[in-house]
Amino acid sequence: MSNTFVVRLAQASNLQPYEVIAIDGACRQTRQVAAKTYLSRAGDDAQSFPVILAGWAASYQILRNGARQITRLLLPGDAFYLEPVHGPMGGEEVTTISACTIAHVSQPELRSAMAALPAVGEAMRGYAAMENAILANWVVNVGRRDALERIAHLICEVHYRLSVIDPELGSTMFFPLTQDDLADVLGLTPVHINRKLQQMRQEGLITLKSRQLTICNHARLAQIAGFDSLYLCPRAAGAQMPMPAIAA
Amino acid sequence: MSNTFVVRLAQASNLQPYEVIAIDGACRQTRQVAAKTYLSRAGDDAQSFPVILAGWAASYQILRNGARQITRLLLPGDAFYLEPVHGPMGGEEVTTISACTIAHVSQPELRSAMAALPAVGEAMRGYAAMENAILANWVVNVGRRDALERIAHLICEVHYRLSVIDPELGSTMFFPLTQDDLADVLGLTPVHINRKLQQMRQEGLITLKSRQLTICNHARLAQIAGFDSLYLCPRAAGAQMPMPAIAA
DNA sequence: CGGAACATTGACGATAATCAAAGCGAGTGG
DNA sequence: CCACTCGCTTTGATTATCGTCAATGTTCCG
Repeated sequence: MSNTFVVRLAQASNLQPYEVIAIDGACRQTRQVAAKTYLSRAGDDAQSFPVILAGWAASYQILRNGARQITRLLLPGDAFYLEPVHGPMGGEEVTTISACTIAHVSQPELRSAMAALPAVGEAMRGYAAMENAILANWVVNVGRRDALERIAHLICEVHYRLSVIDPELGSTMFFPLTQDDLADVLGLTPVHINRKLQQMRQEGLITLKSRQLTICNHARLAQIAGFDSLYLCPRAAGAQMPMPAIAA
Repeated sequence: MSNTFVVRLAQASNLQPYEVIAIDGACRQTRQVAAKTYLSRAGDDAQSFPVILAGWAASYQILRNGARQITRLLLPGDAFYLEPVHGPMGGEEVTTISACTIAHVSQPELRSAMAALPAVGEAMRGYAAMENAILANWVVNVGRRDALERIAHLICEVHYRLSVIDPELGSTMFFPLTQDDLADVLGLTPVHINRKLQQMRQEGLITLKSRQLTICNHARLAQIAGFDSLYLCPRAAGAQMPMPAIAA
């Protein structure tokens, strides 16, 4: 049941889930993976790619000096290792953050589905475009926002992405990133993360304890983050997207 | 003649150019665009997407405080506005950096080509994956490298990408980014860029004057940048990729 | 109970930002 | 042909955000 992936594809391509549900048939097996497990590309069947059904994972790079930078948070519904990348720009690894349920989608069957149903190919391209947009936002985040804004933006982004998959999601959510993880996501140090988190707690923005995050003041958080929750999407206007209830 | 784009697609998907050349037929018109021109998405025919044939462009975001972050350098062979992105993660603009020659590829014809030739669809997915890899590298760059390393890495990356399109490319190249542009690419201030550039010149790493960049010591530059020019690509092993002559 | 992973605190240092001014260089117009 | 201007680069002085190092608390889990 790659349900979550279907939802993401539909969201990314602005199609209806039933137009994309063909993916579901290509889902071959599902496995449980413990937290902090290294997911090797080689280990997986090269003829399939993994989709997160539940839990969090992350793709990252390690620099020569040992520093780690997480490049992408993989939330329920996200797929990875979609296509191998050749040349010097490759080199990403993937690890689980929390325990995960991971499905494997058959590449050959997916290819057949894309050949038969144009909507499936379109959905996959839309998904890739969404990944791109998220990454571009991340560059902006890390490049031009200070520590407080970065953390706020990350929280808004994660909340938004989770709420697409789970429309019932309220202001409290599972948030398995340690402060060390946060540092590696945001390009900061754990110590600095700690201090800014405390500041955010003092200002009544969030609550974060034992992997439970509560957004206490979403309006202000989004304002600090510069996160356009009310973003008006011209092409999607009128379309019934699962717009989350994160409006002020 | 969207030649450059064909080369990039082939490189990204590890296919041969002749397998992808069908794209060429979908190229409808070509136009000249002056430097520092804003390229609006609405202005372009929604049924086509632009490809840079010559010159440099960039996609960027502007923050509320007026800061600009360039998220992607668009070099010859790069396409943009491939797919619209819905939701709060969108919001990218594109501008030219130098004067550009831009081709427009017909989306409907491309869709037909993808339906008829699986290799074309594969190439497009490979291209999207490459974009992703570049963006992920950028996140690493901005998140975990200091100013000197960032500049060095940018130069290595640009040189690599240009050399894929132009195998004849030597150590001197057209480099139209001003120091202000560089700052917006790398998430720094122009003043700081200036100082680090001088340092690099003093150390005999590069020469940069009137938009001409020369890499004087590629080995050391790549070493500082942590740029794996000798990256061994397992899946591409044996494949005759246009590997640039940037080895030490 | 004990240990490991995670969070918190403090003192200090360094990289990069900010502010402001001056220099340079290419193209323009008188 | 020479001043003039505009965009870009360079420089200096000062500030601040964030990093580093190191120690102490705390929570969770077997």
